[in-house]
Amino acid sequence: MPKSFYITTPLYYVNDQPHIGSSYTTIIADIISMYRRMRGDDVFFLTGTDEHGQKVQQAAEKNGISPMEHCDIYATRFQELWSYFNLSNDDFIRTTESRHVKVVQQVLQMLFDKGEIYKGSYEGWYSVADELFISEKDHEKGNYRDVRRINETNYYFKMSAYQDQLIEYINEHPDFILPVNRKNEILGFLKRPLKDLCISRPKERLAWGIELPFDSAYVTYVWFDALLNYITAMGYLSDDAKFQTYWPAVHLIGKDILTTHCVYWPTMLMAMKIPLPKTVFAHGWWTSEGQKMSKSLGNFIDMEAIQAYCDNVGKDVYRYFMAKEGPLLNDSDFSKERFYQIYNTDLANDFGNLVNRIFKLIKKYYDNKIPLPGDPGKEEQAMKTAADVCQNTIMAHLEKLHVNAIATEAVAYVTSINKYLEKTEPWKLAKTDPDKAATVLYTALASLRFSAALLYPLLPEKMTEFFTMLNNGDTPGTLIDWDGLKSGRELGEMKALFPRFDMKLLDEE
RNA sequence: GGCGAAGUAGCUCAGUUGGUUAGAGCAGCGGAAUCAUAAUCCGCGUGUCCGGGGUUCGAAUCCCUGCUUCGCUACCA
Repeated sequence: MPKSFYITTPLYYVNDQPHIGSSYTTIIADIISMYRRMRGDDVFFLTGTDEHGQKVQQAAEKNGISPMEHCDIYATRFQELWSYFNLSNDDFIRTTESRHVKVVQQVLQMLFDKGEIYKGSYEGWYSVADELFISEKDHEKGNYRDVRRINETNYYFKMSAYQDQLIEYINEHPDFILPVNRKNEILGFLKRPLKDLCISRPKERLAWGIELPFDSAYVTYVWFDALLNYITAMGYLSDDAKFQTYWPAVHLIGKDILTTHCVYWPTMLMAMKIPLPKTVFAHGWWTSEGQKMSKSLGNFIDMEAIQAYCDNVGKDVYRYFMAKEGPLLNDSDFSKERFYQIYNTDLANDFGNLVNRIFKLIKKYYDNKIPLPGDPGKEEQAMKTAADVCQNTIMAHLEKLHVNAIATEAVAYVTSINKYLEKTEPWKLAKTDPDKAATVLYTALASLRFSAALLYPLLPEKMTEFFTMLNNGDTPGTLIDWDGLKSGRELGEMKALFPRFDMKLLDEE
């Protein structure tokens, strides 16, 4: 029985274009999914779009289209980008879909019936112009226009009732909130009394949302609606077998939405009597030229720019770069210099060049056929053992979601193949001891093949090309046996997988 | 203001419970080699481990303090 594994990205809000941040989260989730599948796990990878709420309504009005038309346009942009990168998500959920809306309403009704949701009122300063409640201080400062005192009746979720239970849960489950600094942040947040969560908006203020099943004058607060996607997409209240198989999830999120995922969401689940997510992993942000990315600073990297880099060296390289250099624990800086630098050192110099040297030697001395190895010596045994160690290490990193360590590990193994060649010098042996040269080249190629399999989730297109060149009949995306290289088979046509990028071209851009 | 994290080679960072000459990758310099995409391999870092004080036989690692940066959170003018 394969182990099930459910991983999600946040549902991206359709108020904005996809950008480097959303692409990062989604690509990392894809990479984790692919390694898991490679290992034989039964993976479900979910992403999608969050489509209700005020900002969507306003943006649609501004553009003179309906909210639904607006959502269709933006949801398509996300879908197109994910398909541009060939991501392997098993589903793409939109919160406007009826399968989601229906279940959200059932959940609301259930919680209302159980008394988890109650009607209450709030009096405060409300800015009609900005359509939001403001604090006493903001009102005094006079930062907002058209402010009036209003008393609004709304529905509240008894979030405060779960405060102690949540704190206890976090303390007892060290992997629930990762990395650990985020966990501390939430525990700090929970030192103060939690308030109940207002989960409704009166329709006169906001119409674009899911109607409360027990009061048609209101729609659901957008976060309460959006968070539920993680279970509505997974068959909650619609496909119990599916839900039981995959839930609980690993949620991959950015640090900006930590509170919603580590306070709102778990307390909602507690009220529903559903097990909490296995892990909420909050990564950092990409910076650009050392600063927070912003359109006004002019250092914003949009997806068009990234696609231009991809045109130069291949889409896979962006995946690889995301995985290796991404802001998993801390923020990371994105620069095109670094992007091409990593490409050249890891991919062109280490892997690409290694492919060439091995293939050309085999072509020259063994008629382009994979040579038959003799008995392995000490060095050959070491290469094989190191392959196993490398694979195990990568899988251990995967378990901890330490994606950035995976590339480093795989490349270190590639480097060791280069070292092995330097030590054994098959180009000399070919003339003096052809049998030994055959063993060496076989070993080098077997190791290279193994490394390609390990790199596959990071570079799926490039590694597929490699396996085609190798012509060994391997299935990309599966774990392989080091000894599975078939002597006597003719190598396919060789081409440069990772042509070196001339850094001088950077100045011309 | 409170709470928390961080400050280690030019850059990005590792440094487990305090213990021998503080490490890796990249960049740089020198060399070897020439099978290969001027790629590869080898060699090269005496760095006030942010400053100051303390504990200890011994601290990057523990304690106090100061400075700087960042995060969360609260609040005053």
